[in-house]
Amino acid sequence: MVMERADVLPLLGEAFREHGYEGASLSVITKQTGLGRGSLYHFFPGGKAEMAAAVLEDIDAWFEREIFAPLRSKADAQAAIDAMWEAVSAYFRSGQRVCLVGAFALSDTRDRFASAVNAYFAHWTEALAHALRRLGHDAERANAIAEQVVAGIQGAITLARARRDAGLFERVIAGLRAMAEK
Amino acid sequence: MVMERADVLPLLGEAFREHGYEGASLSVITKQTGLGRGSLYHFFPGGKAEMAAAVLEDIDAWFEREIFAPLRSKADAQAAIDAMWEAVSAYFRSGQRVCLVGAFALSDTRDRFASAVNAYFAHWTEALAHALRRLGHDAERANAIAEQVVAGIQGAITLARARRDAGLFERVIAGLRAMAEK
DNA sequence: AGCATACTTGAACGATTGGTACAGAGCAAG
DNA sequence: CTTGCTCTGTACCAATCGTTCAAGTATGCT
Repeated sequence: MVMERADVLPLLGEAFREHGYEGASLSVITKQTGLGRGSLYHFFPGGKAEMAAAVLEDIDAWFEREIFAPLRSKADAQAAIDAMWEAVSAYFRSGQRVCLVGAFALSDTRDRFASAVNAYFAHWTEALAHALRRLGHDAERANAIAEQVVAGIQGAITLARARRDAGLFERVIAGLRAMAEK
Repeated sequence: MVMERADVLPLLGEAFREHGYEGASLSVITKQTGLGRGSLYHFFPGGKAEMAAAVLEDIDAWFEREIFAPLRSKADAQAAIDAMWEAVSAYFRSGQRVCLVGAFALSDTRDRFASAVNAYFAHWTEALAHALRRLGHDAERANAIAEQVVAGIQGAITLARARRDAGLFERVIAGLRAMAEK
């Protein structure tokens, strides 16, 4: 089996998720990925910073493809929103899995990846607001709900992880989901 | 001027807030506090772990005194909730200042301070639910709103920091505030 | 004053950090 | 087999990590 750069990204993502940017030392990363330092620096000559940047790009691409694009362009806006909720629950494993972008945003790691962090949430909010408008909400209300929902998802992750309560995550998500309905 | 242990805790808190537990190196901490390594280990013989634990305890005590206790026992429940919103906006500086407990919850630092992290959010949720019940919400609805609100606050911090948008924080808070009304 | 205790300093410790260098393994093409 | 290229493990670097500690200064009590 050949290990390509793309195959390493999810493993890198888990390492950063679990330990944060500073906490994910190269020895942690080599353990997580099963790759030696040589291989890692072959794929990512820029070192840790390039690894994290690549992971963020990979995450953004996934969300763009699976969630944002459907929210913006799918004919059935309600179906796109429903699919978003399914994807969110699955992706974050009911709050057992952290949002890497959100975690980066809370420490000074944000400054290193400011534009990627900002873009991720900007795209999400705008795409959701777009779908909500097509659902019949007026523009102002759509924006307000979108911000509320995207923030609420991040909060649900934080709280569920803090309290180790996956049920809590699902309850908060259900509340947000109700808020977005027309 | 004499520097007491209690005076150091807020400075330590800012260091951990800004850099996270791993990122707050001893040299960062000495710079932030203006105390030498020796002094720090004099006040906190347990080293960094004890510093962080003391900060968490300090934070929990502040919230207990300023927010949780009023929510539980103040005669006017609505006034206690209003005071909570004022305190939240001021304490988190409209989302420019991170919630240390929330930040810890997102990395593996949570495991080190699991009980403090869990207790903080448990107390907050329970105290708020108690006030909401006295406001006239039935028990089930009070619990649901409380979870939604406490999560929402954390999400507002994450999003506001990610997007460097203090206005976003205030808008999300306003939405949560409306949700808690009777 | 003397003495004990509280605090501070800064150098030094071993361990680990992120990063580099490089020789060799593996493989495909000629 | 030779050549060339991608990939990988190991050894190594300077820098920094958290922690310790002997020696110092300040403070307060008798």
